[in-house]
Amino acid sequence: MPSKKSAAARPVKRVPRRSVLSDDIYEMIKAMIFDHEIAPGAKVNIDALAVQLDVSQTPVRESLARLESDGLIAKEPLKGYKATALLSLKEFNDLFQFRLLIEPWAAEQAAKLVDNTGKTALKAEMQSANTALKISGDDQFQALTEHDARFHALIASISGNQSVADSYERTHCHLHLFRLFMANRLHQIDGESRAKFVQELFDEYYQAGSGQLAIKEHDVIAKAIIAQNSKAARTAMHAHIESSLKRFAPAAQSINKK
Amino acid sequence: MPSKKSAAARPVKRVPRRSVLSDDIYEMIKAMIFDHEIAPGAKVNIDALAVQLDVSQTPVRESLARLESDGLIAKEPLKGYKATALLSLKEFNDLFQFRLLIEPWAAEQAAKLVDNTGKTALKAEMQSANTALKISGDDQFQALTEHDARFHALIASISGNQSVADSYERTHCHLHLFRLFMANRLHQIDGESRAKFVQELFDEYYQAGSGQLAIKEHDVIAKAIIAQNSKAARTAMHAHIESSLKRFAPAAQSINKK
DNA sequence: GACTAAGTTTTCCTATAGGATTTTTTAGCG
DNA sequence: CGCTAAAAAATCCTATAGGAAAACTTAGTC
Repeated sequence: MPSKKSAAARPVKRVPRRSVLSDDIYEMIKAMIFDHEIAPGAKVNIDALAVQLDVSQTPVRESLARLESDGLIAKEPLKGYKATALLSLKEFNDLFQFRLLIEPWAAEQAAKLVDNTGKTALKAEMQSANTALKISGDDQFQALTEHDARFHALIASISGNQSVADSYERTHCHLHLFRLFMANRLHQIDGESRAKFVQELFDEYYQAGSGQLAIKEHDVIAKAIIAQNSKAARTAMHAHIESSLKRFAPAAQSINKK
Repeated sequence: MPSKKSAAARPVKRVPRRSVLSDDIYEMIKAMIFDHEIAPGAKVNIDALAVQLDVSQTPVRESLARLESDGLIAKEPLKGYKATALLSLKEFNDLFQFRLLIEPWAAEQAAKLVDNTGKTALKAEMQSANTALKISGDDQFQALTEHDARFHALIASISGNQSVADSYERTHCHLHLFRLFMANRLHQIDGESRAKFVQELFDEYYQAGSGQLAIKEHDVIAKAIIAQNSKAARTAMHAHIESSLKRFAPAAQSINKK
């Protein structure tokens, strides 16, 4: 029955669906975890999630299987999925130790291999960081966090080693989760003395005081890579991760003590 | 209706199912990839796989989603899954570079932190390696390969850093796949001159000539860790991975050139 | 020979039903 | 009142069939 088709005579530009539903659902659930709609440690009910997202169980199951591989949720056989708990203090330190093994090398390698495209990308990323510094409030926090993720991923990518880039990607999402949780805490328990304590730490990291510290460290790294000074890039990255650990450690401790 | 139950009056020790079907299927498909029942680069049809394994699509889908996260298969939206191709020469080198960043540190750390349990485990593992050397033929190849996997995983575990252990686990399965492929090649293209060339390389790595080399290197590492000599452990691990790369590199090149 | 158009196949997603296991509730006993 | 044990409910896991959308193949026309 061609009548229906001939009505639309114009060549319909087939826009292939960007991604399959399964992938969308995966991203949505991941976002829910990042947004703490699914709290750390909370049980994840497949049926409920499927109903909530208005899809069937199949794509939800696939997504949860993937998220389990990502380490973002855990599966207990015959008991269901659970969002993984926050990083313990030990895991937190382990993660930073791991980064110290990987990222200084990546920075060094990036300085050796960077081309004009890479240099342009680095400059653009630092530009966006400086723009982010001018924003205020929660938006700034988010902007800086996203910059941080992109910056480190960019260097891993320029290093040219896919194994390194992949492994950064994995560690990153946990750090991201941790930071978001910290930020969340900040807003939730306003007024308490401990909250104020955490607030100060937060300020120290991100705000005006010594706040541009992280960005400044990034800047040193970026400049070293652009200058193709590999030793300087390595040193700067090492220093950055160590001082980043120092900035976060008290907060990590405070949160885990709870 | 208690009649049915009361018949079995003895306290039935509930043996909780070892794992859910989903996990079993995951392992089976992984094994199929390792055994090259699913050839590298081949298309993976969900329906066919489900029929073949005599289960429904659901557990197959979950398994494939997990295997995708593992990097063992790739999903092309609306086109299906494909087993990933073998490591390219570059990926191969990247992987060894990555190991050089992680494992020497892990060995160093293991030497610092090892306790009696760890020492016993190391000794037992080296014992099994020496036993493996006495086997002949294909079985020896498999035994040595498995020893290698366990040995490195054990050290990563003793290092106490979960991030490091996890990341080794990921890199390992690709190396494993590569080695199995190499071994497979060896048997398939018997008689050709290139096959003979690869055979020689294989001999060099595993057989009597310089063959116990890898095991000897393992032995040096194990002894250093047991002696809690962290510097020696680090150096030995570094040397082992480098010489391991040298042993494999020509084969990697040969296979990829094909 | 190249391009359009239909048909076929493949793949993805949905829906529902039923079996298995764990947890909770309830009842009985010391 | 506290503890054990059975029944009930909830949850998870599996199985199967079928519909919708996209990609591939084939055929027809200029």
